[in-house]
Amino acid sequence: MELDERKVTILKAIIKNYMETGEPVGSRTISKYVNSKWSSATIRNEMSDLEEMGYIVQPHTSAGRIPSDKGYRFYVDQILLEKDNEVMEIKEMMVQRMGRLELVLKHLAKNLASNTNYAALISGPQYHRNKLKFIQLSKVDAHKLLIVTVVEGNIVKNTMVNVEEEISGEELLNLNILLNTNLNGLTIEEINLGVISRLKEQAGAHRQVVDLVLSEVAAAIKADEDDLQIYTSGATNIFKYPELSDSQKASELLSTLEHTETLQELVNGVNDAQSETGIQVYIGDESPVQAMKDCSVVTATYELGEGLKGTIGIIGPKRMDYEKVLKTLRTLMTQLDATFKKEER
Amino acid sequence: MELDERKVTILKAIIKNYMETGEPVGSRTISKYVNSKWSSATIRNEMSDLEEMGYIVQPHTSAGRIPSDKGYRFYVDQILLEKDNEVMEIKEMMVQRMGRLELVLKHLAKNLASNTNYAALISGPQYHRNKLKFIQLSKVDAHKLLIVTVVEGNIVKNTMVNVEEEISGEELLNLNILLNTNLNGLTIEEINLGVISRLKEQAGAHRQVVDLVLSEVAAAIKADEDDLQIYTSGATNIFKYPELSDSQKASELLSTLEHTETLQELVNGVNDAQSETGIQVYIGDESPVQAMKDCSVVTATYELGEGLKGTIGIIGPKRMDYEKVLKTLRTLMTQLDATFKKEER
DNA sequence: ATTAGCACTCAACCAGAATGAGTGCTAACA
DNA sequence: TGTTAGCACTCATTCTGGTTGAGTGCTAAT
Repeated sequence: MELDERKVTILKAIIKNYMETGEPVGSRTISKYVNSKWSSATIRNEMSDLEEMGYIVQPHTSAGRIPSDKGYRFYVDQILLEKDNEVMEIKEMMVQRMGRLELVLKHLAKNLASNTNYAALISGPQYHRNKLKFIQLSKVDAHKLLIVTVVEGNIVKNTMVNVEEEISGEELLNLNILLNTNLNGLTIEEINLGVISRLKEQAGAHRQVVDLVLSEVAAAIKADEDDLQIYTSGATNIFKYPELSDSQKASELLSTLEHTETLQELVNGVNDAQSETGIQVYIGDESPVQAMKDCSVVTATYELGEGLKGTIGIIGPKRMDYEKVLKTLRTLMTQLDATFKKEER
Repeated sequence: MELDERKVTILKAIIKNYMETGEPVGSRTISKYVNSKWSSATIRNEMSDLEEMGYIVQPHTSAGRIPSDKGYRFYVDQILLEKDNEVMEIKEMMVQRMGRLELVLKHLAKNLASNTNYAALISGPQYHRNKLKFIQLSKVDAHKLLIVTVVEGNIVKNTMVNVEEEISGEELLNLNILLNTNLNGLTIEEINLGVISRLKEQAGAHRQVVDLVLSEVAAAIKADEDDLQIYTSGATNIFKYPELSDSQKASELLSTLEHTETLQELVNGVNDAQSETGIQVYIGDESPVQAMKDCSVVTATYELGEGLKGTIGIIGPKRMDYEKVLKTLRTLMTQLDATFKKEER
């Protein structure tokens, strides 16, 4: 059997209608929906075919039909083909420059969630190469040293350490010069024993301080790698969709959204399966995370330049408004790109 | 009427039993529960009295009784009096030194939630006086300047700015000295026009840079004040308590836990109403946040020295295990104090 | 003062009937 | 031959009324 034009029209009508109501849709409804060109009986015949082909299913014998995962997949693929580049007007979603990246991401997640009415997820950039760009030691107290580390991508990390011996301003200046001339441009892996012993040699009296600084820098970068920042927002939006909000499912889904490790898996999964557009749609079981098998997940990858990548995700019911979500994500990606490219100059 | 000893025994039995089961408890149950010293009929009479006095209520005519808010209040006050300082053994809750405060707090919230099976909330320290302790400008790129600001309490903030003109190392050194000698020890409010114009005068050619730096510093501190860090964890634990987990209530409560502004109100409310022990119990309507009127909220205030205070909160059903929660919080506070006192040295 | 006994209440549960949305099939029609 | 009207059938949902059982309040006996 083949998907002729009428079947496609009917399938689309079913999906559209189901997206609006969330209820199984019957033949009469569709007959009215589509300019009443065909009677309900005709529609019934076509629906029977569509069911046989696996695009729609019946929750029980005497109910209407709802789209199957295959049906949604067809629908989404159609949208993806259309590629309308019309830029959507997003309410208040302008990506403004606001201090720390962390805040931008939080803010963004919030806006995404409230714009779409689904749950939103944003992961911060993932570093892989972590080249040191700059180190600065400063004396804050008599016995407190502040270590500021800047790695490629202009990510800044601070660490505060206590030192036994007091260090004079001049000594500190020398240490700073020493550290920067020796370490700049190296990745964390490249700072091996050879480099370290050479450094210590030159440090003279303050080799313990050098030791301390190096281990703290390594620890700070490592800690950041382990604890990938992931922000979620609008998780409670799922209560707006009855098919997800019974206690059992809601609890499971919300737990998953609280559980950073699982989300990290999701993000990793996304990174493995790159599409050329950077946007990926997972319907039901296609999702890399088991707990989301009753949802759809749409993800986009954004780039901060220098190979730093992060992931944005929208999690909603299978009957989510794919068109809107896809448009929103595309627009957002463009804006992010523009912002960060400008930023970098 | 007076609360004689028998009434107290029965009231406690009712509350204990209800805390375990979550079901209304009847006279026969209590009669068996309390060494069968009294028959169910006697219990019934006493219960009738207790109801009249407002300690317990009947959800409907032919059901058992459940504690009223007043009943819980009585029970909690009893526990608070007992003041057992027995240190509880908390699984894996050792407050280890782990890099950034942010991570410690997240980690702590997670542990609290999984230890108690309620929702946990931790707010980071709140600054009020924000005295500048230290400013450091560093050149990262030809046109990129990194501003590191340390305020009292050793809180570090970073800001990256783009500058038009290139600045030499020597000039930067001078600027650093200039900024530090003029600004250290001042609060953000004390940096007024007078100070600024004096600074600019001395800055000479680079007065634009000074301008930029000042406004960025102010913005960074302000941003941090606005966006108080609050971490929640275990929000989905509320699904473990049927009386909270119907769609309606769960949705409302979870939304509230997602909504930082409301949580901030909660934290502020707590700070206003300090008890001497630093621990506060809100039962039902007593809570400063309307959405939590079906829950109980237990809060504790911790201190990081220098007057920096944060709040820890546990949110659970009214029938939460107050004894356990109170013990846990007391222990945690002790540990936190110990850790941070040691830290500071 | 305590308790046994009894009548009464009421949520929860269950079974059966009515309802109605929706289907599949068949026969008639253009 | 494709389309449609009609009809019997299915089945989730809703409503009804009856039953059960936990629990109470009252009264009378101890």
